[in-house]
Amino acid sequence: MATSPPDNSIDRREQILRAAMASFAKQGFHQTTMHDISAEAGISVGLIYRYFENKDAVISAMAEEHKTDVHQWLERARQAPTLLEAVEILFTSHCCENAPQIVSAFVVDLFAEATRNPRLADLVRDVTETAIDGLTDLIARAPELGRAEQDMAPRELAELLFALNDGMLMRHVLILNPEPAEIRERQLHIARRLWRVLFAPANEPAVA
Amino acid sequence: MATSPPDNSIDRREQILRAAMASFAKQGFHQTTMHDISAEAGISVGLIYRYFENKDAVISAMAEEHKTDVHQWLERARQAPTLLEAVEILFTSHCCENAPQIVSAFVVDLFAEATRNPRLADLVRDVTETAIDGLTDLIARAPELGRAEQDMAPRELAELLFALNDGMLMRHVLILNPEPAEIRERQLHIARRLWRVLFAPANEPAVA
DNA sequence: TGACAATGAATGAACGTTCATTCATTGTTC
DNA sequence: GAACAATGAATGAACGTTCATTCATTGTCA
Repeated sequence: MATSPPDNSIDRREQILRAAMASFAKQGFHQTTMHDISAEAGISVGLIYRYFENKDAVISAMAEEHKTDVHQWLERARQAPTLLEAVEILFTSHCCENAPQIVSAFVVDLFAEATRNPRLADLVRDVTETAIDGLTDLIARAPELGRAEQDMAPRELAELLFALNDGMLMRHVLILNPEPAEIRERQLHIARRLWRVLFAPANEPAVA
Repeated sequence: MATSPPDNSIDRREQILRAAMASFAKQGFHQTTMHDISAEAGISVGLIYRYFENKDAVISAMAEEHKTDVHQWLERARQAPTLLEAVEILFTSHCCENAPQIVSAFVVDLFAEATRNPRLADLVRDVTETAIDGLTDLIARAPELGRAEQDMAPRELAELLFALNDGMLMRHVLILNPEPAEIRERQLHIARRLWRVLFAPANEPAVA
């Protein structure tokens, strides 16, 4: 039992952020009250203020967390053996197994919020740029010589892939009774189709 | 002089909706107060309630207006002589000449709001489906026989195009000092690149 | 045409509620 | 018992909504 709780302030922060994520995804930033978050986390309101200066700080912290998430996805994609697998990783990155739309709803809200909050906009822009840069690199290094590469530069292709990914994510929040596995399959399907169109060897037009 | 003012109640509704659109795009639905809207419209708060039951009704009315906007874009695309021009129309549809990000910001907010409001979600889903159906039809009828059509059905292509369009729109809200003409050019660029990759005759790979 | 009545668009102060934030108090640990 | 973690009632500002009141315009009657 005498498990040492060395610095549980980190755990508390995480606990609050997870509760906030759930609440935000369900109700959005501005319809979520601090009481909602405290109830979701199973703690008192006041305790939140021990770990975060105010509500905005909670939102910012979540945006920061999203940034590290994206970096992790990118790292995983970088370690993929082929470009196809890298694209598959990126297209399924926000498909949580357990909670299907949480990430999608949060990201759409994040973009909406960034419209008004310049600090948040800077952060989101930074995340986006980093991700596109990373994918550009992956494409440039890839041995595959696709048909589209006659017409489009690696960066253009990377931008296109990410815009498409964001567009799919945006659509996800509309799905009525989302089946996590189903959404994952759809994303994989899109990734493979697109890979074939953009990167598959031109002389080898695969049959559907 | 005796110009009959037949029914200016329609003008008032429009005036309020335009003010609401400006306010919502600037601050989002939930950070916009009814006083903000009234100030923007140059009328009193109370007057808004003569034309709309409550704040939610204002949001719904704007969503309805967006629906008719999308239908108009689709109609214009349908009358375009070539598929390329149709795609160009769709990709530049939300590039207002005067107010660059207004539509983008509003649409992102609309999707975010649809996450929590099922009625709004139904409407947005309906708009999306209609638009995709329309474009599917255009692609199926198009005489162009592209490379991608070996791999993808018209509906898949339409879905891909719309997702990409939404993704671009999402990115627009991050642009710092948006130059309307510049955004339009970028959208046109993407539309043409994509058309070439997806629909241009396979035996005629154009040079960049 | 002039005097008066009726209308309803428009106003904005006031109300009730919600919500972020504070802080005096209580629990816990060593 | 000192130091820290946690509570949740209390506070006050902000917001959506209401409604008594104003007043320009239109209609009516002589």
